[in-house]
Amino acid sequence: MTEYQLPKTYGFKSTEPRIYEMWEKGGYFRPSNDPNKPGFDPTKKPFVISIPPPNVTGELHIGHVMFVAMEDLMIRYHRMKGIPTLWVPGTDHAGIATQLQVEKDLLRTEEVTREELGREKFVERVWSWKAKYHSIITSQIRQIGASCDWERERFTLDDGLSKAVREAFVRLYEKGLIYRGPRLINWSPGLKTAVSDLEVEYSEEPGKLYYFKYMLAGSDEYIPVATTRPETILADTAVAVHPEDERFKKFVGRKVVVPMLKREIPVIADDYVTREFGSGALKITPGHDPNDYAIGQRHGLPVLSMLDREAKVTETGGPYAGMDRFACREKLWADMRAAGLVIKEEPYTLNIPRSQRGGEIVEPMISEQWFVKIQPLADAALAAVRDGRIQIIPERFEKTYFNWLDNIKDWCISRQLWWGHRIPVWYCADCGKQTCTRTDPTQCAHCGSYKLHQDPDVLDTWFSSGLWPFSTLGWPEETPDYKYFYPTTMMETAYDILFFWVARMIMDGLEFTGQVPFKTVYLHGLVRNEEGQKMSKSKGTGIDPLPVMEEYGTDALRFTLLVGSTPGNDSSISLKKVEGNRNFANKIWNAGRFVISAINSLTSLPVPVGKETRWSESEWTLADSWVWARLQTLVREVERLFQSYQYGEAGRQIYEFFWSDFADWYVEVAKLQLQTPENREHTAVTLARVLDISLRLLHPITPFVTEELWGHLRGALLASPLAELAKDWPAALIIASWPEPRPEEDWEAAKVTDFALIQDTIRSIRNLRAEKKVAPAKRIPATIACGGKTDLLKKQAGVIAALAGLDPVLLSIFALLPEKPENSIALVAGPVEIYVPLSGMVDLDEERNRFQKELAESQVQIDRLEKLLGSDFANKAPAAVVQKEREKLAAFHETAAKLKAQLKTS
RNA sequence: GGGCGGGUAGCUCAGUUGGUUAGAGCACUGCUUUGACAUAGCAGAGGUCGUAGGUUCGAGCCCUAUUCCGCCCA
Repeated sequence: MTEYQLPKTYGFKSTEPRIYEMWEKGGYFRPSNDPNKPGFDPTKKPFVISIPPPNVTGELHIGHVMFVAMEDLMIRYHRMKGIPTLWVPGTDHAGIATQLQVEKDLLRTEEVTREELGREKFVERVWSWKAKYHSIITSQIRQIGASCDWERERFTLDDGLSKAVREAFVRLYEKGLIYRGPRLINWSPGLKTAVSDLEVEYSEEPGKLYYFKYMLAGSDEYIPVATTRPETILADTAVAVHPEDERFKKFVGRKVVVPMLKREIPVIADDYVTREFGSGALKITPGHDPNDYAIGQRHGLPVLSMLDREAKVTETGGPYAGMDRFACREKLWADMRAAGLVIKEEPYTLNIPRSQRGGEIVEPMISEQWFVKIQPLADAALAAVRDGRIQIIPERFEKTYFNWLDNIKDWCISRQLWWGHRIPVWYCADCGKQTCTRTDPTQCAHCGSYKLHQDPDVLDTWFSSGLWPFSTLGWPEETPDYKYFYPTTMMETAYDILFFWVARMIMDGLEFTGQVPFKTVYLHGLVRNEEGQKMSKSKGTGIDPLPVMEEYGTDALRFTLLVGSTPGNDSSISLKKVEGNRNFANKIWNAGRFVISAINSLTSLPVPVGKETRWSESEWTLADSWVWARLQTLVREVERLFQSYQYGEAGRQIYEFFWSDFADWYVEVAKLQLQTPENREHTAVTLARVLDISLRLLHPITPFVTEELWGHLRGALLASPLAELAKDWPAALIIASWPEPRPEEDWEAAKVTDFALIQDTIRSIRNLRAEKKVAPAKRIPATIACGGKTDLLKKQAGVIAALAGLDPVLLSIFALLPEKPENSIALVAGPVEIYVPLSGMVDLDEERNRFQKELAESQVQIDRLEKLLGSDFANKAPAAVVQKEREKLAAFHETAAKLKAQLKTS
């Protein structure tokens, strides 16, 4: 027999890497049904997730741990159910973010800019950065325990995925859904690139509202105008007033003079103008404001640009040309003041557009960029969710999704960066036309000229991310993987990238594959710190997951994140919580040690004569049946909760069962049962079965400790007389079968009720001991009178004695007592009366007080229930609910009667 | 301006289709180093569920209004 000597505390540090290696080497992460292998069965429906690819910008943060753990849970659950699962891992090149990191790094370490280095050299540097962080990130994903198929790992700049991007671009181009042209876009002067609307964040900041005079040409009259950005005056092409504004109506059609530049521009009428805001007149700068741009379009106004790509003033700014945008603001305003054009300044809260990346102020600017005509794609994406082909969990995010897609604008996809997918368009130096092809052209498609040059820009990162669910499976090729695993099943990610990513994947999936890219979108909330703040590296409010995993173990962190969250809601994390869950892992470990030692202590005797197996149902004790019934309820609950995506609640219930029912009660009873030879084996069987199923249920949440312990359990069983139990178990828990729920059986409820009475009895004795400060080791006598429950109590006398610290020899149980034992303290637990003789501790007054207090409490309940049952409740509530209340009332009546009797005789 | 989420014990959060004494963890109090576990055990104290109405036999849960906090969109 193998002797298992397990350490007293669970050593996650040495366990986790070993277990992960065992899984990976064992090939458990690969789909059990693989279209590239013999024996493939195309009729089996797989469960597929593509990972939200982490950026190769840096190391993982706690948000990554969240989604990796959540997806791993889903994958492990389905794998254990025997469903072929595929979880495709990968990483994202993250254009702007990565380029920015490398630029910063170069500047810091070598004091060189990317321009000094040149495009080719710079891109080489980014690739080596990518190599470094890619390896860090993938090892971290392994550390979290992700059971993804590493053999199918992808990167957005891989050849295959680049081919997908090329195909997607060319298709849209050929369909006329991609166009290039000058439009008002968001320009990031520091990064010197355009960014999309989504990449701009607005922040409320204190600023000023500047009032000044727009002089009418050849007149002393003026229109007062207010602006938050005076420097844009230089590119004004009109002043607008409300058509019905009595103050300014008369000026419509006349000209006003642009301050300092002396350009004449028209006064126009447009009902976009809010008469109550500012001065009631609006300067129009179509080149630098989206609303002004729209007005400009309506009125056919010229569009002037007064800023260049570095946000310096252009020739349009006349004397201010070459100045920085903010310096120009100061200077121009000072000059206007000198010229007597300034009216006043007011403090004003501005809504400043800032770059999601650098945080610098973004300038709306006219620029020649590539766009996707988004409306047709958006319409299809809306329909897919509206008609239920895609389900979003929690449902409320569907509204957000609809609202965004209903108001979507064309997507600016070109970026003036060097890191990314180059735009596959060539310009002809001879005829000036564009050539857009799947393979690099050498000749102009229009005039045949060889003088071609490729567009220098790259595509927005999200252009490639949008293809992720199918590009990772081989699209545009009709690979076996693509045919079998696409559409994927589940898109699990954080709600903050619903627009950036999820919506775009849906649009792209429908456009390019004609199918939804996934059937369900599950959105989790953001992980905040203890104070509920959003974690931020720059503010130092983040929790780095790696040291946490080093200190408390991966399972503890996973459990904290998974069980501490509800779908779609933010959650907070604290080290205290992780510590508590580390303790839970240790609890599991030690309960396991106990079970295994119980198995090991079994001696190998032959099956008793006349019996088919070593144990039979008739031998099961109340505790055995009770824990089994509780476990079955748990299995049903976990299944229901998993099916409705309530993973956190499922985890809480498993925790509760394992700690409070199994460890605190059943294990304690089992210790007693193991002492009697005839009970030993079936007790070990119950311990083993309950532990086995508990470990299976916990495995998706805390994979490491469960796998490790289950291995020991299996080993111990196979080496024991109970080898039969584990004979069908596979080599590893990761592929063990999921506990299937079964309907509740007749006997379950009664066993649960009976055991509850035993628990109440034990608790009331323990309570008394604690109150009277009886030494824990001291065994005390007791006499119990329990009427109709006498058989039950007599059978459980051993359990009661052991768990309540009674002396079994001095425990007597009767249906009725002719008279109350002398010098005893009496306790009432429902139908059970307990007398504990505590010589010298019986205080009759105290006793009476306690009885009176308890009686009063019972009476309150009796009154409440009688009132309830006398009301409409009895007629209108469901019969089962009413019956439940009737039973409660009866129990209180019984307790009250016992208490009254006690009061009479004391 | 439109939309969404939240306000439950000192703290962080759960709470099924409404079912009648509202739960957990941490923190707190007392006792215990007992042969699975002190990363533990036993016992205990602690909230009327933001506020005001309403629906219902019954509301933490549904409806209306209101207040505070957070987020998203414009």
